[in-house]
Amino acid sequence: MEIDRTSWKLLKALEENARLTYAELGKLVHLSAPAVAERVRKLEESGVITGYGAKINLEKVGIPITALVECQVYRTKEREFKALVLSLDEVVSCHNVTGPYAFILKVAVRSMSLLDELLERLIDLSDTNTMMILSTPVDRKMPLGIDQVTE
Amino acid sequence: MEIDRTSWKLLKALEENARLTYAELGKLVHLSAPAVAERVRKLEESGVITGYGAKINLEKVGIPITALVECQVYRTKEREFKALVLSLDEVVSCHNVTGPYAFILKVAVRSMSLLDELLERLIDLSDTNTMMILSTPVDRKMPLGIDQVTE
DNA sequence: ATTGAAATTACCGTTGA
DNA sequence: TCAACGGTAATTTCAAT
Repeated sequence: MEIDRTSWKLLKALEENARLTYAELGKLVHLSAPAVAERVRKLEESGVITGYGAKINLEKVGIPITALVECQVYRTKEREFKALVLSLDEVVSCHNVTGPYAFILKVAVRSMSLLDELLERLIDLSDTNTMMILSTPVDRKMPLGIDQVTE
Repeated sequence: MEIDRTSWKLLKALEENARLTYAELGKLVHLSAPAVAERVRKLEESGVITGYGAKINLEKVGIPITALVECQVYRTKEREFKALVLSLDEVVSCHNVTGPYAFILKVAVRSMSLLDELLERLIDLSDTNTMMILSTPVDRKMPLGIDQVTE
């Protein structure tokens, strides 16, 4: 789909705050509310916008510990590993990447002992390297550059 | 804040789809729409829900390449590195972690040549290890377990 | 611009500390 | 007895057309 500067602005605004009304979005891009609604509808239909989600503060719900776990999966255990990862509630994200560590997980847990349990299950199928997340200075879903627009 | 099973269900539902109406949420948890609205309002006020955002498909907007970059920052360049990372549009997330690679970035770019440019800037301030993301089997914001509830 | 739906507000009843 | 929570109904606002 064709993304011009206006749609890019709409995407950035909606990524930051999905509760903006069409009228408010219209003021941002100098368009009428129905015109904005039509653009947003097209972005949704074409799969550019795949949904809307609440942003949750995990610390505030009693899940203060997040870690990145690099997993070098044993050659014969790939299938089993994938199934395990998909079944684990604590796994927040899983990236399959190039390089010796084929999988990078982000996990979120209530306590260190639960992290320990989790790692023991992963260690059966892979060599792991765990990095505790101390802080997250940046966490967006989209690069910011307006120059990235295809036009 | 106190999160019971009902609020946990609301959080999971809203994380997946923030456009659910209070009436629909109410059916999920067997509560009336205003009762749900009141719970959600409290979750927002207490900072459990920090906002609502559109989910964007980066491939569809012409940004098909994402990578994880581990950065072992030179001791004297930490401040400079942080400033650089905050200034880079292509950086989608930045985690400060334990271990020799103090920072793990996720970057999203339009082309390999832009990734190359980006890495060159990072390399001035750190030793980097880049892993291209091939696929992302899991990408949530919240662990799924209802058992994680504090009650 | 008009209609329909959803959010919001106000008000009341129940329960449990 | 009162504080917290949920229900109902009326009003307002927003989105769909």
